[in-house]
Amino acid sequence: MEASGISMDDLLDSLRRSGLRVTPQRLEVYRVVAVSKSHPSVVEIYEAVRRIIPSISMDTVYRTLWTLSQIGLTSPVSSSGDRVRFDSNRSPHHHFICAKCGEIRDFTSGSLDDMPIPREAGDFGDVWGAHLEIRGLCRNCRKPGRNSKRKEPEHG
Amino acid sequence: MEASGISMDDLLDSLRRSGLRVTPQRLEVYRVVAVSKSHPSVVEIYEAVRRIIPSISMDTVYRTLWTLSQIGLTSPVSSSGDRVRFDSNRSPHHHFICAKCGEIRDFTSGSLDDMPIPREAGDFGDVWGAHLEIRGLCRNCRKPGRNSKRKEPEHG
DNA sequence: ATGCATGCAAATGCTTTGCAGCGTG
DNA sequence: CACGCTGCAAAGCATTTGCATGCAT
Repeated sequence: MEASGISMDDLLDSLRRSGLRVTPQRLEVYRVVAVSKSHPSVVEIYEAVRRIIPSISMDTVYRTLWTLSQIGLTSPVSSSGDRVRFDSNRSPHHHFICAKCGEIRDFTSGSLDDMPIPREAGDFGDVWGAHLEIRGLCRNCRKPGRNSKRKEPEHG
Repeated sequence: MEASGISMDDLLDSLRRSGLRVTPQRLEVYRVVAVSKSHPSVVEIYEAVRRIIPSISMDTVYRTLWTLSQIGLTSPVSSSGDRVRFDSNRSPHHHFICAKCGEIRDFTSGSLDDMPIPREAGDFGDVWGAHLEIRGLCRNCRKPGRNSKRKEPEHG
């Protein structure tokens, strides 16, 4: 897991700094999200973790994900209306969200990374990170006839 | 309602262009979201519309909001984990989201508005709009002792 | 030792869906 | 006049919660 550039040490530090306990469940849930290339849903994370810790339960996954998000290690990504999904906060990236099918695609942008955080935002509190969220119509949904409903995303 | 800069004509055009029917429910739901300064939840929108169209039902509000979102007139804003909220797409703005309490604050930024959409995003499809999403810790949650749980946001 | 974290299972609601009648185009 | 849209009520299901036990500190 160290191979993919994930630092479990950072996780340990973050947990301890926040006065939270280091448990196998937390380690594994984090690892799964961190390794994932997409935006795993809670069930997907649950399934993956279960292969390592068969006794883990759904609610622990939920609780863990919120805990990790609260200390900045993961972020809920919401396809909004769909079930919640999670992103690890390593390697900053941005989202293209299709307004029609709800699909979320990642992209990176050097020019955006250089962009300074507007000070207006800093007035609200501590800024941990930022990403651009772009709404539009994906190639698939642009095609006539492809009237993809939100609940049956034809993927793209 | 024209007073607040909302163009009902745009709504009519958009609906017709998409082959959708113009109904009082759609007009009113859109108006409520467009007028709102914050990020109304579905229930809040429902309550507001009900004052004008007492017979409207919750599911119509849901359906209408998704419909409007699919043609780009509103956007689901997800406090993620919380219930869905909606934003009208007039006047571009950005979001500061507190990782701890989930509160979403708006801000505008001239410098950001000038920022070009990275072409990487355009590869995915048609771009309708973009906004920056900043995660961090709000002033309230920064204070020690204020361990605001996600479900009981102490507001800020 | 001391409590936070976990698992289990039941509860909670938000959100969706099927269908008949109505209103828009 | 035809078909999309609405309302109603019931179903679906993602997410949360209470509690006893286990484990990290």
